[in-house]
Amino acid sequence: MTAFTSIRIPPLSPRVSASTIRRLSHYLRTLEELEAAGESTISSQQLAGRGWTTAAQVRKDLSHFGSFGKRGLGYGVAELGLDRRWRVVLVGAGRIGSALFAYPRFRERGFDCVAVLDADPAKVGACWGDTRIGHVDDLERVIAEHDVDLVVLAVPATAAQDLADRAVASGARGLMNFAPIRLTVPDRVQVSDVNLVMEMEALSHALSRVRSDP
Amino acid sequence: MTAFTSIRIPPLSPRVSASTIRRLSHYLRTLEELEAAGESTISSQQLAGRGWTTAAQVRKDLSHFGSFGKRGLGYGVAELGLDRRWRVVLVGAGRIGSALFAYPRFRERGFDCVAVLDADPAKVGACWGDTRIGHVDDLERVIAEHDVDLVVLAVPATAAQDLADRAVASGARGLMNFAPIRLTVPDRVQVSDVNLVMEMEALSHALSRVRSDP
DNA sequence: TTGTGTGAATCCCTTCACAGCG
DNA sequence: CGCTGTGAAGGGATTCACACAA
Repeated sequence: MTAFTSIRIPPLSPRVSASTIRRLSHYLRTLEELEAAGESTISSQQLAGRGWTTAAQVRKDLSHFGSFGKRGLGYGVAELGLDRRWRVVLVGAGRIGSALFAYPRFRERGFDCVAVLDADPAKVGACWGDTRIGHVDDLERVIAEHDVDLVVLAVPATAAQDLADRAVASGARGLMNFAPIRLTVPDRVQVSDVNLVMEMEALSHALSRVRSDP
Repeated sequence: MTAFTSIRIPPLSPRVSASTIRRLSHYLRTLEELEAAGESTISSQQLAGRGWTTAAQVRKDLSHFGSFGKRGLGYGVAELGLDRRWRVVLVGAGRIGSALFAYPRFRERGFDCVAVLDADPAKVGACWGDTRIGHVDDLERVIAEHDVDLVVLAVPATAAQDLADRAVASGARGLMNFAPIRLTVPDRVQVSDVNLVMEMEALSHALSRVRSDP
């Protein structure tokens, strides 16, 4: 077991900012690359990468989890819950669902899709690789049986809230929501909204305020 | 022409925060809904929606663009570059590309896909609806001919930087990048990174620091 | 000497509170 | 009177700067 590509996070560490959490992802990828390149120590400078963030930011981020850097040397071996795997149910076997399902990096990154569900009878029963698409009526059973952590909702907006309620009631702790609506969930449940149209609009609005000096 | 679902943004307004820009998207959706419901005035409270943000935030956000609210009444008619349409080239006719292409909301929201390109000879020539998939070698020509604003890169990481360079050199002003790498581009070019694995990791890391009181 | 760890300073965004206009 | 527009206050996150450990 390689302890290299990991950073140990105490299970109940002090509340850490969302931005820090999101940067961890990048640090891990960078660690993997450098490990593959045979490096045994890594400076905050390297971890920051070119442009992603700054060395100071890296040190600040990592300092939230303890101090496992070696002064004058850099970071050597660290441990994170990367060995941890997450059980995921994908609800919605449409285009977005299939794109996610087919993306190998998800499995590499510790996300195991234990089931794919859909409401469309025409899709139920079809197979994606070894995975047979089930009916969304089975959501509760699947979540309970596989002790699912995360539910991905790649479904129409009209169905999303109802499915979210059912997923939460069955024990899901995190939702990734592709529907363009704001889900209402208990505080203990984490929701990650992915709204590509909104991203696109933000991008275009940003464009409209870029000076195109003549 | 309905001027209702719009907020006029001066072409060269003072630098506005990214968070504000992203919220505009939501305001516009809300405006549309209320317009459909026959309302003619809208309060900041309504614009905020249930939980998205606060009334004060809405007023602050909109105040960046001028003051077109009516005190004691709310907001009536406003104008934004929503009538503006954006010309988009989609590079990469894989699963993510097809999911984006098929999503009707993009067109509704002002994004016109003027071409779909791919490097795979097996895909070139196929048709998605009325759109024939072209070869990625035509990128420069397509961008120039259609005066493209935005380029969506739904391609493997290994191809992304090269395509970004070519797109920028040909006049693209904004890139939406689905590849899990950091693109290097001139300052004037806006990049919006969409990294679903990173979102998923952020979600799961957030989970691991939620107390599951025993 | 190098590069971490961290208080202090800074910057930016959000929230508050209220003056003022319709 | 209701609701906007905005200065001021507040809270976080990022950046700076440097003591200190290897």
